[in-house]
Parts: sequence; C-alpha cells; structure tokens
Amino acid sequence: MLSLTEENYLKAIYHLSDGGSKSVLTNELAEAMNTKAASATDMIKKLAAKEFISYEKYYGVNVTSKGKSEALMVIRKHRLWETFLVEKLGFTWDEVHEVAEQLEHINSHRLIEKLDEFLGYPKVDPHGDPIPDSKGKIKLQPQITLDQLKAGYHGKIAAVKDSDSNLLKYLDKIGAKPGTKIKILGKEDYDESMEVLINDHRVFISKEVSQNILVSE
Amino acid sequence: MLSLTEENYLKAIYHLSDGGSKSVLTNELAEAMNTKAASATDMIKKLAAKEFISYEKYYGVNVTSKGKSEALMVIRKHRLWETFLVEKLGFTWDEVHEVAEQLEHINSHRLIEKLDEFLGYPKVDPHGDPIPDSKGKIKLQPQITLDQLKAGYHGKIAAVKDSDSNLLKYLDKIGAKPGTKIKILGKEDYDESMEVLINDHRVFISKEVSQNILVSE
DNA sequence: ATTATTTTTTAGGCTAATCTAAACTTTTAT
DNA sequence: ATAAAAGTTTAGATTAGCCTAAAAAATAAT
Repeated sequence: MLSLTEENYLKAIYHLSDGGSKSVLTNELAEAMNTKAASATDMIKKLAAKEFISYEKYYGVNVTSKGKSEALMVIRKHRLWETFLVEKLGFTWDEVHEVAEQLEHINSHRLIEKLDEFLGYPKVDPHGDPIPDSKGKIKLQPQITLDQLKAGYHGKIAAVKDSDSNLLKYLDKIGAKPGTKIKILGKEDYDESMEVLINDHRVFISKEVSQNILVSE
Repeated sequence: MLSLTEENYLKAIYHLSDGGSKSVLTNELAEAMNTKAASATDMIKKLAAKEFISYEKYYGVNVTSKGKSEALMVIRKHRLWETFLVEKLGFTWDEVHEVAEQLEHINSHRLIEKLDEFLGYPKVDPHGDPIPDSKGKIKLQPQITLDQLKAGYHGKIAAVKDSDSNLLKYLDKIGAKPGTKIKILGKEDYDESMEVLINDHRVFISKEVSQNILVSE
C-alpha cells in the first residue's frame, strides 16, 4: 500500500517517463513535485525499495511494470472523477483538475468500479485523455501536437493538455474541445503562430497554444 | 485549515459530546480514535490552541462554536457522500461508512454544493441521520432509542446508528430501515429483549439491537 | 586531461502524529 | 483522612516527509 505522497511521486514519474518509455532524472522529478532534489532522492529510494521503480544512482529512475499498473490505477481514478465532475456535477473542464487530484487517492476498488459503471464506462475524460480500464489497459492515442503540422492540415482535436486552468479556459472560449474538427488555414514562419478554423470560426493561435492541442487523423 | 487527523479528532469530539452538549474525557477520545491517551492529550492541546475546543487540564474538553461549525461541515460532507454512494452508485447502506470516511476529507466548497444539488438537497442520509445544510444548520430529531420504550409503543424508525457494518446488515435483513413503521408487541423484563412488528413481520430483537434503533412519534 | 560546472546524494535537522514509561492529579475506598 | 486506584499529562523516542548545507559523482569546458 502506498501513502498519498508516494502515490503522487509515482504518478509524476509515470508521466515524466511518458508512460514508462524513458528514465526520469532526480531534478526533473523534484521540480514536478515542487520539492528539492534531496527530498526526491529520499522518495526515490523508498519507491525503489518497494519495487515500483528501478533506480541506479546518479542515472535516474525507471518505472517497473508493478509501478506502471499502480500508476495507471491512480490515473484511472483521476480521469473517472474528472468525468464525473463534468458530466454529472456540471463542473467546467478547467475546474476539475484540483479536485480530481484529491479524489484520485480515495481507496476503494468497489467505489471506482461502481463509478465507472455509473458513468457508462467512458473511454476518455473531458480533456480527451484515455481512461485506463479496470485491468489497467490504456489506449495510447497517436499524440501529435498541432504545432508540428502545416497549413492545409485538417483533422479532429483528440485531446488537450490539462496542465493549466487558464489555458483550458481559453481553449474553451475558442471552442477547441476534444472531438471538434480543426483545419490549419495558414502558418506564420516567423513565430509559428497559425490561423485555424474551429467550428466555422477563424482563430489566430500562438505556438504556445498549438503545442497543447493534440490532433488525430 | 485542519489536517486530516485534526478533522477526525474534532469530529469524534463533536459526536462524543452529543453535538457539543457535554464535555469529553481524554480516555474516551483516545478510545474512539484508537490511540493512546498521550496522543489524545497532544491533539487536544493543538485543537485548543486553534480554538476549536476549550480545555481545562484533567477535566476534559468542550467544543467551541467555531469547532461546532467545522465539525458540522465534515458531517455534512460525510452524509452527502453516503447518500451519493447509496442513491447513485448502488452501494448498500452497510458498505458506505468506510468510503465516506475518506471522502469527507475532500476539500472543495464547490464540490460539496454541487453534490448537494445533484442529490436534490436531501435532508437525511441513508441511515436516517440529518444532513447539515450549507450554513451548518442541522435538524436535531428527538432521539429516543427503542430500548427505552415499553410494549404497546408504535411509531416510525427515524434512524439507525451506523457504527457497525454487521449490525447494519442485520437491520437490513429484518427490514429495520428509516421510515418503516414499528410496534413493540412484547418486552421481556429479564434481559429487555423484545418482540416487534416490522413490515407485518414479527421479530425478536435483543436489547443490544434495540439500543441502535432510533424512533420518532 | 585537468578544471569548472552541474547534478545528485548524504548528513543532520525540523514538524506532525504516534508511542512507552514515568510523573502527577483526581477520584474512590477503606 | 489517608492510601490505593484510576485517569491524565509530561518527557523522551520514533517514523514520514520535508528542508539546508556539504560532499561526491558526472558532465562540460578549456
């Protein structure tokens, strides 16, 4: 059984490692957790002792398969709760993250299965991120950010990065929700800003914004 | 802001003091919290310093009005979550306590108001206990336990004490739910066991059980 | 290839919540 | 009214998670 803090560290490691595909450095982790490197080292040792990660001094950490499934369960809970907050309680998608950060640590297998059922077994959360199933299986979507594409591209918004509430508010304002069709009308070479078509509206977006929009097709 | 542990101690003090109407002794509190008296003393000092309780050495603690409203908010959350678990997720009433103990510590004013709305502003939880409103107002029902009454009494089950899951399972089995009519057919002087009529069924119950059934009228 | 810089780890301390054992108060019993 | 018992508090340790400062290792720069 992991403590709340251990769970948060493990989740951060999982995300920073892109789902376990690369190793994570102590400083990266410390920054993500808003702590100091010394604290991260302490926690790394603890998680390594419990075999959720593997760790070679000075060379960073890797998530074990045990760690992966544990992290995926936390992510499952987080995303199911986010879905609940938006679908059932009428939260806007920029409000949910903080609360879901708390709810994801509630420990009850039965609760999460019942919640999943209540929500109708959703496949993605309100930001378009896939929800791992009860076995921890997750559908990794091809993650291309909009900024990597050229004028003329058209496709669908698959997801948006859910880090910052202000960004989410802005994306909501311009109609950039998962599922919406999007087309790049033009791209400025100088700063990589672009004009896009969303819901028949022409919008100018900066590179900073286009980096946070994930598209498919 | 209270820590999770402080919140739990305060809630226990509130309950042990019958909503603030009597003082609570250190040992009582320690037992309720499954800790030792020394730990209870430490926490009592902390809560007293923060003015949630008043405390005179060796003579027990009393909840302040600040403490009362804080405790009532925790109880509000607990009972709303219990209602959610039963009404929306299909939990049985004997399963909810443990999970609600965790959920009651989620910190989000908005969440609890939205949840209340989603549930249709319920007045009582699945055990029949009143739910404090958003201002902390609670409707104290006349709390008479069945064991204090005599043969011939008839009335309605107002609530059941929700301490023990096994007791709740048993009460469910004999049909003793809040709202159900109940009549005392006979009472045995020797051990105060009684025969009662619930839903047209005659049931023998021990004093231990009748002490956990609260009736009204 | 040595030195300088950056990164990481270790050492030692702090706070919250717990414990045991000892000291102190209050209550009960003779 | 004093001694015994019960209850409470204090003193001193422990663990988890965090910190700063110093030491050690890896990387970069001359």
